[in-house]
Amino acid sequence: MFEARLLKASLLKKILEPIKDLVDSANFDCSPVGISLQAMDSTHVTLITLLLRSDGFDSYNCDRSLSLGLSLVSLNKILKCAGNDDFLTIKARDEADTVTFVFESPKSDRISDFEVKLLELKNDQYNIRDSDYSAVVKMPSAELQRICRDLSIMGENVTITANKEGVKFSVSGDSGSGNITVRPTTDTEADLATTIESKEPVVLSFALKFLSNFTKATPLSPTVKLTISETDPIVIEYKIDDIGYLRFFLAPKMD
Amino acid sequence: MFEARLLKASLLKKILEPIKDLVDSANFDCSPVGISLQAMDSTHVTLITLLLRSDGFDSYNCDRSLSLGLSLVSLNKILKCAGNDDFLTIKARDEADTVTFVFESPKSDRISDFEVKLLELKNDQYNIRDSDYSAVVKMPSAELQRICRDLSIMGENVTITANKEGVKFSVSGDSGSGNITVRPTTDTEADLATTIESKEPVVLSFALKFLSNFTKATPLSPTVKLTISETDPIVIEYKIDDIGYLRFFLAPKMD
DNA sequence: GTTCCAGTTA
DNA sequence: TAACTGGAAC
Repeated sequence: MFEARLLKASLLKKILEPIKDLVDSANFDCSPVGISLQAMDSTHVTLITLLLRSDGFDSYNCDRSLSLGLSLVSLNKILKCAGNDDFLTIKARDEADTVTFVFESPKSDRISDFEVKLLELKNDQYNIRDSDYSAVVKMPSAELQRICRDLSIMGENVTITANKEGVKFSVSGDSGSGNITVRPTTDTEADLATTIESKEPVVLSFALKFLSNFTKATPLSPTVKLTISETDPIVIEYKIDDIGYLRFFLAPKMD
Repeated sequence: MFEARLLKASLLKKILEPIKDLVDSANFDCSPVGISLQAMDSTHVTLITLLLRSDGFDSYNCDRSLSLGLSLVSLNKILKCAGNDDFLTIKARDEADTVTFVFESPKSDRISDFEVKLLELKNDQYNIRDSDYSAVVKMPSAELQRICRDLSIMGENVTITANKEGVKFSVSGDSGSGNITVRPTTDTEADLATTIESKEPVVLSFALKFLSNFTKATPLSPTVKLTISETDPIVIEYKIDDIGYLRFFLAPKMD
């Protein structure tokens, strides 16, 4: 028997938002540790990983690990049926071929439950090695979102140049070119500080389309962490309050 | 080399707002005197002139005059990438076929630059003679904006009747007709005073569509000056704080 | 292309 | 606080 309860159904909504356009269906792997997900988009360009630790749930019971294969389209439809502040309980019986989502309004005057058929998805586990980063940038997530939106007006690819002094996002297109440079903030105590740990300068290009999509995760966290490495995909991480993270891996564009 | 710096990128945003819907592209003529622009709308009904004197800039360097032909659509897109309080530096090298717009956040933790390709536009210079006015009206710009908006609900043309006693804006349409009369204020020392210099009574009609568009310049100045003449287009002038003006010329409708 | 939502401004 | 505008979703 698996049963997990969240006080905010909207959290799952926010998680689905940036991934539903990239991935049709995915396994939610439930274990005593928590719920995790690994999925690649249909074009196999980006990898998405999600972790929701068991201790971050309002209650969490998982006797045996199980994989809940779900259509994200269906899941998203179901989540649209949740009220803004509804509680969410996810239930699955061992060996069952369905999972149940129960929404409760805070005043308990409205309870809905949706039972969804599980999909048999093959469980690809991707080996993610801890990359030897060239630069790690922490910055306000809204700023990254703004940068992606602004640069999108001029072109389809962004070149990220990171060194100790700052991170430069560059785009070029038919009508011209643009660069946005972010420098580390000096008041490091601020929650929204921009910080850069740079081991070595690095220059890489990425498809703005994907980055813009990732930034739909902005509501999950006020800050975002970019881990940039010459040899590995860039990692865009949104911490999720007290419970885990959502990470996006994107391979650079080769010239 | 041309380089001009404004402490408020938003000033250029406000200037673009009323002209971008009238003109697709225009030459920004840069000289030691400042930046000027003359452009007619695509239907050749209105003429727009802009002057930004060099001494109104935070810094201004212009060795040789040059014309920067810009797509106002592109320029407007770029200005959308500026932060609210960003500084703006405009740079162009002599003989270059691009111009660069540099935005700096006040704390300098974010610098963006956009390089735009210049367009080869023919440089029509329009002969604007100082018209022998029948009436010159100075009034609060917000009031003119309100009048144009209000009258637009009833018809497409406004008839302006000006004499020493006041200025009457009249509209008539299928659902009825309306008149708004503005009289000179008696406390002439007020900044927002309405004043009328009238040489002779004058009655002229104009398309409200254009007038309404011009009043998008309202954020540029608390007051607006209307120069009305029986023989020339009406001139709607918005002074721009310490740096210049934006003027709109509109030919009257003939009955 | 149309509608909905959010941010911004008056 | 309300209207408007711009951006995003369907």
